[in-house]
Amino acid sequence: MNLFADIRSAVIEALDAMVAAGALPAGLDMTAVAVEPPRDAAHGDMATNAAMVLAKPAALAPRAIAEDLAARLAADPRLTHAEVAGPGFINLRLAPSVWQAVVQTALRAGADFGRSTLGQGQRVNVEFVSANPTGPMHVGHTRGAVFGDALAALLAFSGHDVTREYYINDGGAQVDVLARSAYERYREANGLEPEIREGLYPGDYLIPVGEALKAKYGASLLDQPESVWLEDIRSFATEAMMAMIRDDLALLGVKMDVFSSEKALYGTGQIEAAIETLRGMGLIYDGVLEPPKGKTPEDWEPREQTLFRSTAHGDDVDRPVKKSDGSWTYFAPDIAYHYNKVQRGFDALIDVFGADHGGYVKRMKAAVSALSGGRVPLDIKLIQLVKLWKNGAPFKMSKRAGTFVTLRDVVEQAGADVTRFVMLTRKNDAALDFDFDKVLDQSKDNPVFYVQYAHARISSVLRKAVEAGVAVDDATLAGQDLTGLTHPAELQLARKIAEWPRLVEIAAKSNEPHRVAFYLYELASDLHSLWNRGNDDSTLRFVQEGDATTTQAKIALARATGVVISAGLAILGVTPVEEMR
RNA sequence: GGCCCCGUAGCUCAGGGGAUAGAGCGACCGCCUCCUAAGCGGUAGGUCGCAGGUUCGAAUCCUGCCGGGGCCGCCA
Repeated sequence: MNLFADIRSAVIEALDAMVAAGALPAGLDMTAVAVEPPRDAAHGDMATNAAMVLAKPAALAPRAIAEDLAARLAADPRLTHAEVAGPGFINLRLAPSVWQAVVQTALRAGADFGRSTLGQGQRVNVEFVSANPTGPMHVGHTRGAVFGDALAALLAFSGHDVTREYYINDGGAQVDVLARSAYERYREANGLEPEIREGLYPGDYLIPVGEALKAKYGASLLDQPESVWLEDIRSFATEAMMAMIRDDLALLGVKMDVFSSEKALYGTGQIEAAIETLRGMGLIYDGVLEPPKGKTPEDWEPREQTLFRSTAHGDDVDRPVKKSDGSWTYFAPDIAYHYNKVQRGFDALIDVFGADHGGYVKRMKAAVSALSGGRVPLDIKLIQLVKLWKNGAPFKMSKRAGTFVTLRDVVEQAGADVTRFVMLTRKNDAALDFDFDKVLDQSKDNPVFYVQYAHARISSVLRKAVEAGVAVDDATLAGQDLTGLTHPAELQLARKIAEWPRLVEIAAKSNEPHRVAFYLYELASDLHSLWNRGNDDSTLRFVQEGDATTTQAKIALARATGVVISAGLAILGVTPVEEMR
């Protein structure tokens, strides 16, 4: 399915033949042999570095290896040229029939074109969002949600068994604050003046929670001490917040497989068990940390704490798991939670965190490394800030001023498709500008519409063909003779389609779904380019009046492009449009 | 002070150790009697922050420095 991998196999076979013929020594490590698209298209369709990589271990001149290898490769019917160039590259040019066959492959595979078994069914847990259940999701969570969901889809497409998981931080002090805030709204619902003291959550979103509490408890909790109502209201409010967050996620089209509760770890011995497991490895001890160098906090005083020897697994300092009063730090349940994920049998873990959690990466990796005996890799993807722009100026957010922008605000203004695509137009670790004016702009300046427009144009020619009485169902197109597709612009588009399976593999290996968005932009560009050539050269139009056979061949190419665009958009969670009028 | 991320064209950013480093925007010059011009073609624009190192080969890997951002025991 991956043409680059196919040709690489041919290169390896030719190298093996050279070994058999005594032209190369036996036992060479060929893992570094690559077949890639050259940076400069003038160099051909593909290039291999085999001669340069093998020159040293074989103790031969790169050009000597290259000449021999190129001669052998030239015998492959798929290759029209195999030439030595530069310091020892072999530039390969593929026969048009190869590219034409790719179009047919794409049409036959449909939405599965590019799907691979790379992951070999490995069970991967992608934990993302995990927003505190204390309020609605804001724009920063949105990027993490889109990223995590697209990454999960990408990994699933690449043959992994993926679990999307949300960790509910419902065990810490912040949910007590939520409960107290909700209690004030409950008092308000009963006609009393709420006291939203400093440190409580002032948001309006708790007003309906207060009313719901009144409906449930009437006036029975008024003037009662906190000890009476805290636990009940906390769980009530937390559930209400999670319901809201689920709604927010649904707006974006994100569906979690598992919600895990921090609170559920307490009182069940899971935290203790995780810590004891570490203790059994000699990684837990009581000690006093050094103060941070340079900037010692004013109130610093040495205190004995229970520490995790994370330095044994790559961290810079050991980390406390218990506060000086003996209660757990937030890190302890995190350890237990990750231990839980390891015990559930995942082969790999991925955490998607906000960039402000960058300081926890090493300790979390240390914990997973220790608790899994190094068996389970943990990759932590940090999501950088989203800077909002509106009317040409940065949009300042402030929780206190009530101007922070929620996920709902963004999706209601921009739409889920636009929001998702734009959020993936940057690497996860680069800051992203989200400009409310630009994301809705319907021009080529907006990558979302550029890609959608390409898909719409493809749908348009399909409709035109049907109007002209030409059969353009996928089965007909896939069986079509495509030998007429020989124009450079047509072959260029076919080449781009051929890159899709390889792109998916690269993106999946690096956990970088943004690569899909960039690829789709390039693919759309090649489609638009070919389309416009039809203006100057009418033989390049997809619909050829009075020539059903040629029309079908050209539309096969267009349709294959559409198949890849919709497959790519599906990974990003974006719906392809059929028309844009 | 330590750790993490970033530094690539005027701007916003791609770029898995490969050749003469790319795209979009902005600038300039062109293209609709015709499948959607919501688009396309072309020109100009670079010491890939700096200096070393590894390598046949470095924007890419390593070290040090410079600049920007983030984080740094008893908040999650």
